[in-house]
Amino acid sequence: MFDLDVRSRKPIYEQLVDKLKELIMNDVLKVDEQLPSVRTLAQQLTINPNTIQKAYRELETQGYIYSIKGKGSFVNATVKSVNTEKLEKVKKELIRLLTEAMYLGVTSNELETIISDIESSLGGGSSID
Amino acid sequence: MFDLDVRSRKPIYEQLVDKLKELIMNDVLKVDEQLPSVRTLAQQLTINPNTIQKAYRELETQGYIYSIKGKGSFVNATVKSVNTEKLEKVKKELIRLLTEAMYLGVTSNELETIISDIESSLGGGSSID
DNA sequence: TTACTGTATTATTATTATTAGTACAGTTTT
DNA sequence: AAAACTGTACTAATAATAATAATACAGTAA
Repeated sequence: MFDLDVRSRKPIYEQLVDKLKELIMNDVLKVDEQLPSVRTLAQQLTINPNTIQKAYRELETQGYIYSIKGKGSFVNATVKSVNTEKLEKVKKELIRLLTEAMYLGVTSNELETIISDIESSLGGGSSID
Repeated sequence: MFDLDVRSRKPIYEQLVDKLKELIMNDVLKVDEQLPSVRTLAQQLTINPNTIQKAYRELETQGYIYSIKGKGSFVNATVKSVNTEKLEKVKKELIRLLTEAMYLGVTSNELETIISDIESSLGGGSSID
């Protein structure tokens, strides 16, 4: 279910955050559905429970899930209010354009620079950097 | 001339690589023009010369510059063969689309995931990761 | 009570970018 | 020839941080 790259520059917990967001947004994990417990998921992925907890905490901060001590962590309903349809269109267009750009020689580093520029110009609130 | 972010996840030397590529591609640094020496630039940016050297070595590996011991480092002509006009158009379109995507809630992490996906599907030869 | 949940804390390990210092080789200028 | 530049190479130390390890505590459910 999760394919993590331990040697990526992106920390494992952030990869987890991204992956879980994706699962939530694609309704693989449905609203109010319980996520695997920190210990269970840690065992499945053979990584430390603290790393899972860090990801869950981040997801909760960003409003994607809510956690109840003793019960578990669950998918939050509020985030689903985003216009997912339009978002999907943009994503597809984005993939097309990114592909073209990279064929033209734009490197991923340059793209990340562009992204971080845009991010800071937007106020930079949503990233966890 | 250079604005480096020492607390970025992206290492300083990679930021330098990106910045210098940009200057080369935009003809701010022209073909066969000499780049500042590793020691000079290090002093200007108040960072270690080794960091500059690492960036220069990377740029040389990627064919953007060539270095001659005792003389200096210079902009390579070969990389300028790219269709810069079309590239600029794509970049502008990209910025517009990326901005829209991030307004819709796509995080930079998600974008980087998309990029790395595309990168590996293209064969992934150009990145320095 | 037992066995789950989330949460918190401290210490340790591992990785990696960066710095620091030094040395050597080649070029240019005086 | 000498001085002052260039790039290059190498080792060691430092700093930052992700991840692990090991507990402990608190709430829930069987």
